Amino acid sequence: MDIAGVKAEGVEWRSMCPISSALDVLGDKWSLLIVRDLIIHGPRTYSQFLESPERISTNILASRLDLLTCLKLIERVNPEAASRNNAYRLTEGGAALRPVLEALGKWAGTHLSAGEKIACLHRIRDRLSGPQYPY
Amino acid sequence: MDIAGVKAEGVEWRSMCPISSALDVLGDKWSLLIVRDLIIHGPRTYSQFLESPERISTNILASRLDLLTCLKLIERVNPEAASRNNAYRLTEGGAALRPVLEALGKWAGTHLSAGEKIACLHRIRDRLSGPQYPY
DNA sequence: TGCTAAACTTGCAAAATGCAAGTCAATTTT
DNA sequence: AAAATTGACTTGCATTTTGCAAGTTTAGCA
Repeated sequence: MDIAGVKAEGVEWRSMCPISSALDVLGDKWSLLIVRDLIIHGPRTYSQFLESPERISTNILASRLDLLTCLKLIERVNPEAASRNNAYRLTEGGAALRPVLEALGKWAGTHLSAGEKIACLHRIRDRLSGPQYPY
Repeated sequence: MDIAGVKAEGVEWRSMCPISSALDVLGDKWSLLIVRDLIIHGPRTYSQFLESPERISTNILASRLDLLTCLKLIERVNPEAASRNNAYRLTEGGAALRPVLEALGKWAGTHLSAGEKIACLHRIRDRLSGPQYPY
């Protein structure tokens, strides 16, 4: 059965593993940063998200806000009002991601701060087109 | 200064935020699944990774093993030997990701198990080409 | 010495991302 | 009350990443 052209059944997680399912939803470079901003700053508008130092682009921000809203991890502060100046905030489910971000931040602080590792970020791209870094 | 064509300076994290840096490195759908497999099963070979239920493709697996090795989050069990049957295992830095995966798994178990949310996975793709799901 | 299979590579189509510009409606300003 | 402004998105297109199928290479075995 389809709803507005979207298959409502036959939609699948990659596996039944909860970690895998979490990554199906949040496994990208932007979604958790939006959650981070909401944890740090509280309710936040579209243009405030754009001010974060990572400089997300407008179309990606819109698609992620859309997805997180759909997942009920965020919601509008004023559900009835127009979108202008109508901030987003975390729902209970979104706020429950705090321990994940704390663990991730703690890990990065202790295991990722060494500057030597930074060059590795080019690794994947280099594989495709350029010379190899000699490790 | 360049090393083998890779700029060793001028490489940058998106920001100084540790969460952002963690996502620069691990923010995709596959890297943390490799770490998960190593936590669950212990040392694991290339072909064993391919058997995981999420069905990673060979080129992506190779690039991620390469990246994680470069970041010193994983290593070969026998660094001197040839690659055949030479499993990968977690380093201390990689094993330190366990709390992240535990938090993520716990969150998904409690906040992502409801079947109703599954259709949201099509959200982003639908934005680009198809009709909208009526939420 | 030849065969098998594990560990990758390569090529190419499809999808996601990033950037710049454009749209649209709600305020503000004049 | 008309015009200008601004916030919240869309759209178009080039670039990058992903996914799939097939091919290559080399260690270890028969």
